[in-house]
Amino acid sequence: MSKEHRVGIADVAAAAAVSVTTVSHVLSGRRPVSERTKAKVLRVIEELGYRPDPSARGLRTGRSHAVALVVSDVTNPFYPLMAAGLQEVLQPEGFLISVCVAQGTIQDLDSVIDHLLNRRVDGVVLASLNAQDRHFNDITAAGTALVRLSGELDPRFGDIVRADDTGGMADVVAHLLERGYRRIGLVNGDSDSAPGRLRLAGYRRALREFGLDVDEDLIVTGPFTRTGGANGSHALLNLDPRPEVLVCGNDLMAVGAMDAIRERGLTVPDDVAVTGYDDIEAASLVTPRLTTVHNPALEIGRACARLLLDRLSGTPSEGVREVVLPQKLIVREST
Amino acid sequence: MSKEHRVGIADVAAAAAVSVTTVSHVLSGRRPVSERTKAKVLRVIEELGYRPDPSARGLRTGRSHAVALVVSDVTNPFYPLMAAGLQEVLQPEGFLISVCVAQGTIQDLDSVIDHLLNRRVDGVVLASLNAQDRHFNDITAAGTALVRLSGELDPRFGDIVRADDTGGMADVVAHLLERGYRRIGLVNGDSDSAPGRLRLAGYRRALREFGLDVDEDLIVTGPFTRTGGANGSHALLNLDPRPEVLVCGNDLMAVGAMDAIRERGLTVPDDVAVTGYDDIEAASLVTPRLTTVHNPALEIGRACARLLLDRLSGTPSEGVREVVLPQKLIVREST
DNA sequence: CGGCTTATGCAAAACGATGTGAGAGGACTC
DNA sequence: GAGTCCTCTCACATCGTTTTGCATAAGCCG
Repeated sequence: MSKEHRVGIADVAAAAAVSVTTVSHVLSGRRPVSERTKAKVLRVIEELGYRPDPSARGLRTGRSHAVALVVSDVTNPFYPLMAAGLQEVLQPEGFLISVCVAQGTIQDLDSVIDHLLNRRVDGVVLASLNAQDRHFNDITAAGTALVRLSGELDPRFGDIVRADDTGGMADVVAHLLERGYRRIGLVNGDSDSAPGRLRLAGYRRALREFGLDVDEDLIVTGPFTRTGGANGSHALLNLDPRPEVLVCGNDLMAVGAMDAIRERGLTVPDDVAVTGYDDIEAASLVTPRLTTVHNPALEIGRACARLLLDRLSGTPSEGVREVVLPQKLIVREST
Repeated sequence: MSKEHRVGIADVAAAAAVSVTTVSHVLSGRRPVSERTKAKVLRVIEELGYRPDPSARGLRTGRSHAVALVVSDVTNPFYPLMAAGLQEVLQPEGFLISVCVAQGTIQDLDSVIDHLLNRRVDGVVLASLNAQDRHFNDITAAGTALVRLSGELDPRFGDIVRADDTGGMADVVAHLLERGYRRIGLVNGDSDSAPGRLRLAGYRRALREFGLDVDEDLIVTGPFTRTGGANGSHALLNLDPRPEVLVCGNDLMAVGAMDAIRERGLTVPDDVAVTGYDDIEAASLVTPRLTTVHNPALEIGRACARLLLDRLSGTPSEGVREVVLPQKLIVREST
């Protein structure tokens, strides 16, 4: 055991009495190999426990077979699900999936992206809310495939996967209008984020389709967090008359809204109703359970993976694609 | 722009009018380089935007500079925090961190580990509950560094980081005993998992230290999930007299316990008190907020990273280490 | 049976970095 | 002024694959 020699393709070739080229070809299938030798080679590979070295392969092919998922918030349970979706389709293809958190400042995101480009990842799924054009540009300029979660389609900046935020939010508001609510407050996430903008659009659209005017005083924004939701809610609850329902930009904000409502001695949904967005696990843990919109995280992850795979393996097809996944309204007790 | 030639170390050397060796040395610092040339090289690197190719480096050095975190449950918010802790110390060192989910069956874990060994990761943090000796063995046999989350210390199987589960659970039970509770049911996670065993030990220890006998009928086990908790709770609530408090193996189980209690028209904590474990975000979202034990996920992640780093960079120090992090009891309204 | 196409296998040149053994020049000692 | 050490730099072999251009064997036709 003194010679800890790692078994390489040459060892396989020697043991199978063929050339390394042949071994490589049975592995890659780039040139035909007779059934007989193919079987022999595969058996030897099995016996020796040969595993091709990804570094050597990467050096030669110029592909690292690694992709990254960049997220902006560890505490948001949406992301792990998305990561699972990615893994489901990418791992069988031999890809290594790196999950990176770019919490907080833009500098964090800068350094994460810099790190990923240093590591020569083949592709990036950018699910970070605080991403900017500069970041998209850095990634595509490095020749790295890019898939964005939500955002505006731009031919320079890679494919996009998104849930139908506008439609989903419109469904929420339409549902409320049908139930008779009229004074509908919106506690939205920052509108310099794509989901923020799209959900706001959905809110407006539903009101418009009901022939109602939008009261700008009923719209506040803040970070997509529990405290962000609480702060925004307090602002709206100070109005007179106060809103009958608080439509929130995501579930975390909705939980914050419920904090704020309770803090004032009011009850949900009798005094003020609340809706969330995303259908994270916590949405069904709180009482009353939250009416929300199910964001198909797993499917989104899968879709991102497939787009990436297409980009990486297939022809360098021009043009960017957009995949829009439907959302589903989930009515629970909070409205 | 037709020649998309990627800038390599040779280009840098040429532009700086030195040899590639010199460039390599200013980067690695393995041999002294004069201040003047060092500065010149660094400037050229900056100008050209040179990034050393990790594949080439990995091929030469035999290190991939990639580590993996293997987890067994996407929905458990403990893991993302841990991942953030890993990233915090490993990313600045240039490591790529891959998060892998081995949900469900042992085969899943097998295939995840196989995948990681194929990818030649330098180290693995195994935080998967359903890991077995075989898996530890596969990893260490491949010469890959291993850090386990919890588990029994074994000189063959790498370092261990764990929270003081036994102590934490003992604190919970002691707290309950001090409050006067006597009939204390335990809804534990499967005891073929290390946390399950350790927490059970804490439960026994606290009772023993109070001079009380352990009533085995008051102990049930099941998976560390919400439904697992609900099922176990129903079993205990069927007892006559029923337990005054349900001590749960983790927060998710505690939420399940609360489901079960409410389903029977009982209230928490007046009829039956509940405690959780881990202090996940949901623990403070539910009403009443859960008395639980804070599991220092971030610190655990950091500790794992440091152990890994030690193993990888330093001397191949023999002997395995164990890092035990203290836990903190958090008393809220559910008791 | 000779010339042709197909099927199969081989040797050798990349890929881009690291690190060793050796050489060049400068400073210091005697 | 010659010898000795340092300090710094260099050329080149090496890591384990993929892949290209050829060589050979095997099948087919006239």
